[in-house]
Amino acid sequence: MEERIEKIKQQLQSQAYKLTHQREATVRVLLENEEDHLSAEDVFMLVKDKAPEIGLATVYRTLELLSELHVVEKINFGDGVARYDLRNDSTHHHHHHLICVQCGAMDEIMEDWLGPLEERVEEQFNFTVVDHRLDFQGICFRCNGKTNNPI
Amino acid sequence: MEERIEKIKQQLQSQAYKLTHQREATVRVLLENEEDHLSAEDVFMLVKDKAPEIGLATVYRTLELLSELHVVEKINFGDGVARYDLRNDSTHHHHHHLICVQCGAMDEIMEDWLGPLEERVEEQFNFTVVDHRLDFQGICFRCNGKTNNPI
DNA sequence: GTGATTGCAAAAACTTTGCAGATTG
DNA sequence: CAATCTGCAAAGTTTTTGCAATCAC
Repeated sequence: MEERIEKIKQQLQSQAYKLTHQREATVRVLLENEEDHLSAEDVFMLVKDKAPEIGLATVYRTLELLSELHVVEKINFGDGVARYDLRNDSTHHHHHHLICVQCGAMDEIMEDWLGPLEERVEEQFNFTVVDHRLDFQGICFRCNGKTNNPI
Repeated sequence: MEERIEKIKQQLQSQAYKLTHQREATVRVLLENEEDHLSAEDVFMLVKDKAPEIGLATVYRTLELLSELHVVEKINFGDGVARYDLRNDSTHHHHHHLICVQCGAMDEIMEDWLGPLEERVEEQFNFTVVDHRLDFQGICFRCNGKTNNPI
């Protein structure tokens, strides 16, 4: 935990970015809520516990910066809000999403199934993959359990 | 072309939705620009040629409706604008995207590579897939051609 | 006819920007 | 110190909503 913060700090400093209280607090919130997909507003509310003076604009600016540094990934589920995921750089590419169209739940597949497809993209299209994203929409196991659902 | 319009008309009518001039014009625009990923604003501008009196709000409402009927798919490339793709229901699931992080180009893979993965999702997670989305981000063949790119 | 649908304008939701003052290295 | 960074408030974007008038069936 502390070592991950240290690493991100160094990443910032190596690019001559300053390490402000607000930035550190934001990074800590992201680390503490790694499994979630926080919106800027979510992050804002959580950061306020650690740095009550912070403004929403700063949160946006920090998330944008972390995104440029590839510390977080900005993702979008189509609900009109950007969400920010910490990049797990040990695996680099991480998980996929199962989004339930019935109850709105979002589960994750914590594996990367796309290795073979990435190779195929590189060969077939001469496209150098940097990142990917895979979401499935459908009916989750909970809703499937409740009733037979003829979409 | 006309037959596809006919089909969508029936789809609307079967759910007791009325077939207004504006809705038909919107559907025509979507059919005529099937390869593009139009935003609501794009659609609005194009529809105005056919139905000058239309308002932007109606375009949004129509696209939302078509989305519910699974006639179009609402997608989001993370640029803050929702885009709408006609669903090609012969294949049901259609294409994937190659988004170039260098030049911003967006190419498409006009095949569906996810059949096997969908089966896996259904079995392993008891998740009934209705739709999916797969995007790759990276360096496209054009940018790859110009220079060796160490991301 | 009657309920669904529309256009308009106003509001909402999310994000970005300008600027003076505070802070970091 | 100098340049970066922040908070605030204001502005920008995109999308949604309220409502009276209109339209499709």
